Amino acid sequence: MDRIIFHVDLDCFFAAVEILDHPEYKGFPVITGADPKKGKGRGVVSTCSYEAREFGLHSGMPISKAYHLCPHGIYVRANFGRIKEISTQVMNILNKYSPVFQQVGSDEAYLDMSEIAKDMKQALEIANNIKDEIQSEVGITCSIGVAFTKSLAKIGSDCNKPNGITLITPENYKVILSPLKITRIPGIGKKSKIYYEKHGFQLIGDFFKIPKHKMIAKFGDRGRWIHNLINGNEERKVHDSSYIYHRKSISKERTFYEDTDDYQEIIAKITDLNDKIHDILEKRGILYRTISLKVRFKGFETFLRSKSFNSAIRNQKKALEVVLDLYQEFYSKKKKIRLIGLKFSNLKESSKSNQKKILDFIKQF
DNA sequence: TCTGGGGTCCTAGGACCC
DNA sequence: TCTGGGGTCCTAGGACCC
Repeated sequence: MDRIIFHVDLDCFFAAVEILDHPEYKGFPVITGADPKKGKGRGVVSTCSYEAREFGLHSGMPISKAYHLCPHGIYVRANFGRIKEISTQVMNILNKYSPVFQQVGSDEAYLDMSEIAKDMKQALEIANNIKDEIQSEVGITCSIGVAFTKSLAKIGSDCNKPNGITLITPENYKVILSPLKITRIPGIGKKSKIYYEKHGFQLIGDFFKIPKHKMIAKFGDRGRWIHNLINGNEERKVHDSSYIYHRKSISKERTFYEDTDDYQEIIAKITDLNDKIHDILEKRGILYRTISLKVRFKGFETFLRSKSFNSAIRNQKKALEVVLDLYQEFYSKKKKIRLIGLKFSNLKESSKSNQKKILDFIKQF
């Protein structure tokens, strides 16, 4: 029996939240992201409304370029407090429709509807209800992909944007996928696109022409993965509510307003990032075993250096010592630095925080 | 055009152990 | 004397996603 999976994707979510809070922005190009500073700003577009896309803008585009293409746009910094609030409202609605639910980021979720919808016709009705409820209760639109695997549902939610529903079934998947560019496959990005195009593959349909054994002979494990994904041969489950997510790392990085070789400024930034991360680690009762320093030079050349301890610790002073030690290698290069970043990984919950969790749990009874 | 910040996952080489 | 094979850990780099 085929499964029924929904992928719900909120339409240009960050910009939609701005428009919700400022109805007068509706119908105009709204861009969230870095401060464009009259075309001299650093950073990128985070999300933009469909009106802004008319000017060629898209997420990830340098904000300076966006400003040149669309100088009269409404440029705002993302309001993360409101984004979190609205996101929670939407996720609570979605979770009502199925207990087998998985949120991805602030604006996406998967629902396993296999036990709830008896066929595709009913699934389509439910998808419509979800869309209507989010629209009337929250005031924003979403797009939904309905399919028999997670990856196909995700591809589906992108097919009819904004505010659309796409049904992908074992009967129609080849017809729907064939004309799509290969980058619509989640996991194939810029680099893979160039690689596969060199081998003559531009559309997903080009992959359908090659039998599985030839895909494997040509591209190895990647070939097997692509073949399985586009043919709906995939078992990945939608995590249910009992699934406990353990984050694997916690990091902070900052791009300087201007590239710098000022030792004091760089040390001050490293110290600041270290302090901020330790605040979070302390609040959440997290220990780490590995510390990494990221350095990006002028021109975007990027390096990572890391050091691991034998056992998990949380020691702000020691961490700073280690990071400054890792930094020495780069200081001697005498090159201007664009970005500095710190990452803590191999995380472990401190026994104290575990004890607290157990106590909280017992208190319920 | 000139590239944010927060993450995850994968690969590959070298050290080390049995 | 001229070099096995398997496993695990650490480090560095990179692709990709939201």
